[in-house]
Amino acid sequence: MRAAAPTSRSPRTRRILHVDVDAMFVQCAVMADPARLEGQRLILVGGSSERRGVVTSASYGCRALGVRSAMPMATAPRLCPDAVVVPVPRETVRQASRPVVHLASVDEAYLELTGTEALHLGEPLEATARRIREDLRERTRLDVSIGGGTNRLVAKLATSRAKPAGVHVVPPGGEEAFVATLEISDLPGVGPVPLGALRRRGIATMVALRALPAETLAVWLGEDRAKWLWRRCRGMDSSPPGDDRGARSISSETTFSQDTADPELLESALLEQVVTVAASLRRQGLFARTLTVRLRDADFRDRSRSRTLPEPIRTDRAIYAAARTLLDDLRRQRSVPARLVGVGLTNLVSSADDGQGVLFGVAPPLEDERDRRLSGAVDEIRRKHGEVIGPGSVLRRKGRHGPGGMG
DNA sequence: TCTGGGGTCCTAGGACCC
DNA sequence: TCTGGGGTCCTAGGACCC
Repeated sequence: MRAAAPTSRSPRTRRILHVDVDAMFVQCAVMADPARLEGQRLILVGGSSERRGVVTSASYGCRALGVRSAMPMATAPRLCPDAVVVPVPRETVRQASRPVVHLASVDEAYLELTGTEALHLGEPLEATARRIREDLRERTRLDVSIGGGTNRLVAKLATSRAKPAGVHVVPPGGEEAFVATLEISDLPGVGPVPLGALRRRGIATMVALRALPAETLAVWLGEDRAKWLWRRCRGMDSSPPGDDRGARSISSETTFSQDTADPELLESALLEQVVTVAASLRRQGLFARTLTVRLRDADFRDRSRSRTLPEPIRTDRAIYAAARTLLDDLRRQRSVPARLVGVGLTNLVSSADDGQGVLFGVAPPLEDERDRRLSGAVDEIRRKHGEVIGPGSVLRRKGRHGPGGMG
């Protein structure tokens, strides 16, 4: 077979690989403490309160016994009594995921190899995938699985076929036949809600789903959703392989070890989340225009308040000031004990001038130079010495918001 | 002894503008 | 002087993914 020369035929057959680390958190936990954890059944638990946590990941041995991610820790260990329960080793995960291209999440990435045929001297995609797998294992000590195909969807689905520690490439033209072998629930983006809606109408298999006319699907799910699913269940996907848009949102939340209605506790938790997201915002060189405060009530009802500000902000003080009023609103609306409090930033922009335009003289700025210098200094100290400054020491600046006087 | 935390994207209604 | 139809932004909520 000749090495494929670049052709002018369009569209060119795309060559996409999806690389996914097998049980990433489990592998990292073992790396962090091999003497204790090597060869053990492991349950990784997430959350600030282990008691109220859920399963983040589990070793294949536990999965075989029915342990699934997002399962409450109240039930998971019963399925697998000999499992060792460990918290997610965040630092090891961070370190280990660094060498891997960090596109889709901490443990998966898409590689666009379209147009690299000549570079790889006509090497089949499957052989390229195997080389990458071996190379990654050597450099990171992590086992990965790789799926390949002509689009992202098929490549990702092929990865689950490849697991664990394997390679599976779907040949061009084989997309429909490959997807036909899967369950509807295997399609990413199809969760319990649409699954239930289909099931109630007697559609339980991929074959049955595909036999449906597009019009019927549109009546059931709505035009947009139907179009999307119609293409997905045929293995069609034209989304670009990777987009380098920056972060769309930054958020931090915490679940209390006990539900609380104590205003001071709520406020100090809010402050902690504000300091966390604000530092992350500045680290990424961004400003935020929209702020959201979220409460999960003791009865598991989620409520949120958000506000879009007339100008982008990035300092702890300005963000906390806005967050406080949103929290107060939420508490006034319903004052039952809270289970969780969180803060989110959206509408992220790269400059303080990217707002809607502020009318001159109408209001003092939400944050001034002094606030920004203060936040910058805190970041600098943190960078050098770690978390030595607790939240609060810098925020209790009382009084006017503006620079004081209109000049 | 229920139900984490980091995200993305979508929807639906209202305000507001043309 | 009983009323239209876009488009965009904002807010609240929710589905889903890893």
